[in-house]
Amino acid sequence: MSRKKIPSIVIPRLSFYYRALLESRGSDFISSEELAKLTGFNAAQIRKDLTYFGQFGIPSKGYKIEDLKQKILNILGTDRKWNVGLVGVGNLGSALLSYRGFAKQGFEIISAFDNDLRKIGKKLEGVEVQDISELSQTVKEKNIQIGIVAVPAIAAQEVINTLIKAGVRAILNFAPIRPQVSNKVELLNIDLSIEVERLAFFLRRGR
Amino acid sequence: MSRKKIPSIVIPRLSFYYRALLESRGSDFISSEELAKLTGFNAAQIRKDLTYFGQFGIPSKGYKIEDLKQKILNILGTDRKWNVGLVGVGNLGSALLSYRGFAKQGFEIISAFDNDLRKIGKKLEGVEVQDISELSQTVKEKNIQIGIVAVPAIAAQEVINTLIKAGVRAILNFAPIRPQVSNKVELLNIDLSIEVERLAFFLRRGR
DNA sequence: TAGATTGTTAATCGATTAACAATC
DNA sequence: TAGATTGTTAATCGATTAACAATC
Repeated sequence: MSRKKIPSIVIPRLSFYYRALLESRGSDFISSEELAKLTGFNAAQIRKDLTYFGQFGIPSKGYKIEDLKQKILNILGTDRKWNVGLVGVGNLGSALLSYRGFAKQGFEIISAFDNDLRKIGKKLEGVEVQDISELSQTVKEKNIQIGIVAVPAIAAQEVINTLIKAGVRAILNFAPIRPQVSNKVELLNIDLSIEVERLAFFLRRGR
Repeated sequence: MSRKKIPSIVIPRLSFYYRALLESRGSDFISSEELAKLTGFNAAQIRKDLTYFGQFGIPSKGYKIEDLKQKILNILGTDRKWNVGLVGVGNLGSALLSYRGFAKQGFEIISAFDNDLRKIGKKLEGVEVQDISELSQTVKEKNIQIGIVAVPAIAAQEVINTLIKAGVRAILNFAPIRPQVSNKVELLNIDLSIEVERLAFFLRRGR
């Protein structure tokens, strides 16, 4: 699509643009200025972000809302289904299993794994918990493309290695470590400890 | 402490430095170069980050590990306890209630709220679920400083308004919206939808 | 003292935004 | 055509990093 490197910070902004578009009815077109008002981002930034992926706008009119929505869906890859595997069915894992938000965007958790014998074989949200030793084979058989890691810190790196070896190229990691992965793999860390420490810093300062 | 404005990106890096320090034994001192190796950050950046808060190092020796750990704990505000209130005791909320990581860092969830009559009055992880109508009063009575919001998107802004009105100055929001708050309040959004869309983007491109 | 490493300045890099010619 | 808004260039801003004098 484009030759210039796309800064990765652009991607979440596209998601926000899309959300704003969902709520903007009443007109067929929207200008970068209007979208800026709705999202809080700068209008020039919005135009620039979009041109990384093509020329979607019409001078003097703006962007056709329906078209732009489709374009963004397509860019983000949320116009199709993705197979997700969940590793670790503790409290957090169970919450993620039942999180409707994933399925709504086409991310379907089709397999779940744990090493706790009391959990293996149980069915949660229609997904049977498998022994973690079956991870590698199942990933291949079911064409799992995204891994969600919700295991304790101590086990996370090994789980991630196994996922990658089995062919997973995108991982959402909730364990509070920074796993080592090759740059062929997209790894996103959601680290609650780090976030609450940010809050504490602010509270300590803010008075 | 310092007059220059501290870029907020520095704060999570401090958390990572601290984690690395926890694991570095064998010597009393550590150089910025060694810490850089351990964390993957640049040594100059580490030194610069630290000098926002003071001059902790000794030329030719490095940083005294124990001292630096204490300093960072103090800067982050994790050397003390914080009272946390959780709003929304669904799957995610329950997972957060039982997440040991919070308590380990001094963040204690002392109250939980929901509007579901079937949940109100129940005890989870030693915390009784209260009616959300009691939120405001309980926040004041128990001196709740941090709010965690794990309610559906539709309810989030109102819950956040109530928290702020009652005196909460730091909020961790899991609802997939960007709430409007005054700049007196620190708001961190953890938005799973946005994150999985980042993964999908990568998968779509990466081949 | 000589050697090592800090704290800090200055250069570099990359992202944001203002400005405007091109275009509908 | 005149007016509006895009796409894009150039200026600005802020964060990262290399370099080095100061210091133990």
